[in-house]
Amino acid sequence: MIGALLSIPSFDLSARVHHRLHSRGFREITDSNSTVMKLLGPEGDRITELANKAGVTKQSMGYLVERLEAASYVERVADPRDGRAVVIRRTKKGWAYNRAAAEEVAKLQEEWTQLLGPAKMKELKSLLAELVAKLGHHYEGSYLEAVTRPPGQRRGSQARS
Amino acid sequence: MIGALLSIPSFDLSARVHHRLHSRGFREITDSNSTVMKLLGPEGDRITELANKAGVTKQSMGYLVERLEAASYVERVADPRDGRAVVIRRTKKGWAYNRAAAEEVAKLQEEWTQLLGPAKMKELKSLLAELVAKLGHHYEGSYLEAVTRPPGQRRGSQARS
DNA sequence: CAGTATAGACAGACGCTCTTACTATTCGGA
DNA sequence: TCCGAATAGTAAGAGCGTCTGTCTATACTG
Repeated sequence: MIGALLSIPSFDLSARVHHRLHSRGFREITDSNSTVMKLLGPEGDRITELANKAGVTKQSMGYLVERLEAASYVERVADPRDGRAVVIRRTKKGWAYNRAAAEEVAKLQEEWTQLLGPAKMKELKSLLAELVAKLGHHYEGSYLEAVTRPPGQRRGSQARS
Repeated sequence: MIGALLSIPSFDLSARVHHRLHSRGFREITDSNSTVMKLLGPEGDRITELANKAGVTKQSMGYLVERLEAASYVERVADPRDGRAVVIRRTKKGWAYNRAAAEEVAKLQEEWTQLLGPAKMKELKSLLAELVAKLGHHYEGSYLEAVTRPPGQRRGSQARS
């Protein structure tokens, strides 16, 4: 049952990360909110862009952004290039959340590497990457690679893989 | 990003299966409903058992079962051994749904095998199975193996893997 | 038989999603 | 330049699925 073999570790990972981030004080973040925080680009995005990335309507994304704004993870900035548009950007707290999430994912991945051994772990990731590529998904970097730094800073060693 | 590498194919698979089943006429089944149909044992289960398997409250499971009953996928039968309890069992339509779901999953899995090649596919499943085992999950057979036959019938060749 | 535990239902709340409808702004062609 | 079409976003209302708290009926146990 390939479905369960994929969904069990996938669920396990996100549940554990969510739990650890909750313990670290990021209490307001729900599953849907965390998706927005993953998808939000380093320079911010418009509601419509976020809605497209997440595959939901503008209205649904508006609701999520409203919640994230109320909890001070993001802020709305008027787009100077378009009077209709609003740019959603991470606040300091939003960046702290993303860094913490990347840390916890890295820790969990290390635990999995200990369970399987480095060779098998590498092989597993390689096979999954090939499968994802052949399934034709073309996600922007923001989804396959964690966003942990504001624009203008060099992309350093971590947050890779 | 191991999370995305797992969640993308996992989501892809369930979205496609859901879409195909919808096309085949099983229109009332939502994601939560499909989870119940996966978890429900061949001889039926009580609300409380289902709630435990799914990791939700009795009340939430009661709601889902109510919907499935209204759409004729399951029926409620008084439990002769316990006057408080009710056994939830698949109807004919419920069995048809499970068989159709197993068929579609098998087709998709075949497509993936064509994409990766049989050797890599086998290796991927083996690695995932090892990971799931080492993560300490002990799901009942009903979750890792599709339920497609009423009790009393021999478990035949398909629905395996 | 009395007290406790269990199975399930009821009520209310909230999170997230959708559809329909609307306003404000921008763009593009005559 | 200006008018119509497209786009960004908001508003209102509905439905699903989840939770907590509360309740009844039945079963188990000392």
